[in-house]
Amino acid sequence: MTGAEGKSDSVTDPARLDPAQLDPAQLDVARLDPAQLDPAQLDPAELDAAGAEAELARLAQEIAAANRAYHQDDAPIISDAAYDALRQRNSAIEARFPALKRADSPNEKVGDAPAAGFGKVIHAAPMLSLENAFDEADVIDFAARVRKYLGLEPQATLALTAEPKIDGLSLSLRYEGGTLVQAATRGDGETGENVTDNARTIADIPQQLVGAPEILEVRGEVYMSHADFAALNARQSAAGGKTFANPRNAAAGSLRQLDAAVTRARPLRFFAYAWGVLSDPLSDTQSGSIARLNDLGFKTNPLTTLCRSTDELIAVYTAIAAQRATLGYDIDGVVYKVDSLDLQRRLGFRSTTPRWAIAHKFPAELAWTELLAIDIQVGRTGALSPVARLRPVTVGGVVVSNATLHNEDYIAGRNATGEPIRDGRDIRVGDWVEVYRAGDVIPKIRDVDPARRPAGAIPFVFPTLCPECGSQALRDAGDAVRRCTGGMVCPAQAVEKLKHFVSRAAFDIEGLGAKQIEMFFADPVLPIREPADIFTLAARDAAAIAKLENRDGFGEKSVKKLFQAIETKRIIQLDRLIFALGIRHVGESGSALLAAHYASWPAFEAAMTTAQVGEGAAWDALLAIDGIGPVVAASIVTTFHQPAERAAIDRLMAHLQVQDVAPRQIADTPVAGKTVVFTGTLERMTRAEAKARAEALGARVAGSVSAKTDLLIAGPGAGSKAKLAAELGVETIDEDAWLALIGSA
DNA sequence: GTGCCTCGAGTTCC
DNA sequence: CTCGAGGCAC
Repeated sequence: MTGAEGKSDSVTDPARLDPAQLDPAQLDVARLDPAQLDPAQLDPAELDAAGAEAELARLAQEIAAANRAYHQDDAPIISDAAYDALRQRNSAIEARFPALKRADSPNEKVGDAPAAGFGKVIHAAPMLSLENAFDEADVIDFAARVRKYLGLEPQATLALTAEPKIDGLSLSLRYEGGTLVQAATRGDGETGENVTDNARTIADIPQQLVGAPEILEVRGEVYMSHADFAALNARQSAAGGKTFANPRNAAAGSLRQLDAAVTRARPLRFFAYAWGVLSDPLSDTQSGSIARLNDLGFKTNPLTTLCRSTDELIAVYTAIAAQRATLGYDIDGVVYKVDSLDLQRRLGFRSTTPRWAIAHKFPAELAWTELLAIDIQVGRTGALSPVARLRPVTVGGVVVSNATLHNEDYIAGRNATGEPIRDGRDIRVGDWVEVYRAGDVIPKIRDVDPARRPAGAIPFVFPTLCPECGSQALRDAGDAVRRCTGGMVCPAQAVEKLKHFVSRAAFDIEGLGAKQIEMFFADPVLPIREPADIFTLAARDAAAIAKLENRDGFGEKSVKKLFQAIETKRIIQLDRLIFALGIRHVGESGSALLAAHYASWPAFEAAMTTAQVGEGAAWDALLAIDGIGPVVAASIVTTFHQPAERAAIDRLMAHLQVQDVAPRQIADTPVAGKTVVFTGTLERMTRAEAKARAEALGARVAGSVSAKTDLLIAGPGAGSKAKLAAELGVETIDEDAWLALIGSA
């Protein structure tokens, strides 16, 4: 439990410590009634506004001091439990007096709890994933998109690098003053695990660099060679240990050892291929930067090649594919990157992938096996999903026994628009089917062999009744999925909704995962059938004769921990709460939009209660939110008007204190919050690029001039828009003035 | 109306 | 990770 006992782990942020990992003995006092820590402190409920304001100021100061001591001085001044109590008290007061929430509120930095084992590391620059190309057409598309975005002349050369995509796990290494100070896994891209001790045991990773930038984050792939993998497995099986399915699993398993001595004994290797934050650029090109990393002492892949055309990219792909079997390590494709870092910067990023790179994947490994059965699963929204049960078969180093069959049409041999797939061949129980792993992860069925179809195999009949509750399962016209209409009556939907409620982006209750939800849902003594039941669990347990701590899999300690974890989530952020409700079409980002717009639960709840689908001011206000359309809006409003759903929400709310969301941070740029329009020919950048830049600076980019327009950027050839802007008195500037305004950096 | 782009939902194995 | 579909710009 890194850092949990207050040990000095310079990386674990105390703000991110998991309360459930703290010593329960300390917690009882600290958590259940923070005010008792100091009798002079009033319960948050008894504070008046002035008292609350002063108290928030004091807490902000104390928490900041504790953070400083922990981080900078490496000498904690208070126990983790006491620290936690301070934060808890701060949250409670903020929840009661949202208007008093300070700009420097310690809660602005609260994040997710870390998994047990390694400390968490927030990547200074996120570790992104790559878009995939599966054939030459995708590669040509990619190159064309890049050229279009940059506005390159047809005859202009676009240089790109091509390098093998190593099949291992990515790692980010941070060097300060030339010394390796931290190694972190990718994690979800935002937050990874601190594996510094283990990374130090890898020979390919230098501990010291000479002539490196002051701050340098090197990114690359940890992998294991085929020879080392075979030897390791031989050693493991000789010692009676378990063997690994493939080199990637072996590399991942070895790097994530809690005991660095074990990692040291594992023959891991490392190729550097990218970088994160750095204090000085390594070069002005991708290829130059890689060469520089090589000079600094990193292994870089020798097959990395600089190309000047799509044809050259494909040629390199073909050459690397031909060498694949003799490389001595696993690769799963070839990565192409725009060579000029200036162009990379101009291209920028979409939400999770850079626009300047793509991974050209090798064809997926395939395997034939027998389809034993088709089961139907019922999801949170009632969707009936067919799952193939397969005779276990090895595909790409992993044994697969289940695969998704998508939907009714997919089994029947049609796509969503009714056109035939697999030449119209349907899939039947007993068939031989071809399995692959999409993106090397998700098992799917690609084809079926009609020649091996057993006599008497009958077409699969997709159920029209829910297999879990017997309700009608209907399919809307134009919809690909069939849905159970049972709603809250359907046990499968109820369980899935509960799993969603406790999931990571929702209430994120430690110790109450999918498995525990299944168990509690079926529990005769202490059932959890709806979200409100979670918050009455401890009280019901106290009153019960058959107590939780006497069950299999639960002890006194784990029960206490669980109740503690539930207790802390009685205070919940508005966006998490909205997401947790599990309203169809309302996911993480929609919830954030709604929370930011309505700011408080009472405001949101009142608006949804008042609103009528398709009419009225409340409905119009909902639709006016950027990103909320009629389908999403109708889904929310309908949910709030269903008596059963509504009652369940009200029962839940009786147990919660909702933290209002802070008003959206307005970026500190000259164009933040402004609506701008581009017109005419832009000479220094393309339209798409200008738009992305403006949006990154907090501006809204519109297509046409109206009274709401704040600024028109007019290039040569501007016509009607410039005229209209003049009539409306909208400020109009040229491209150079615009670049000057935004500081072109 | 069409064509991006992004989000939501469902899914597997370790 | 991928597909389908919603939202929105053109």
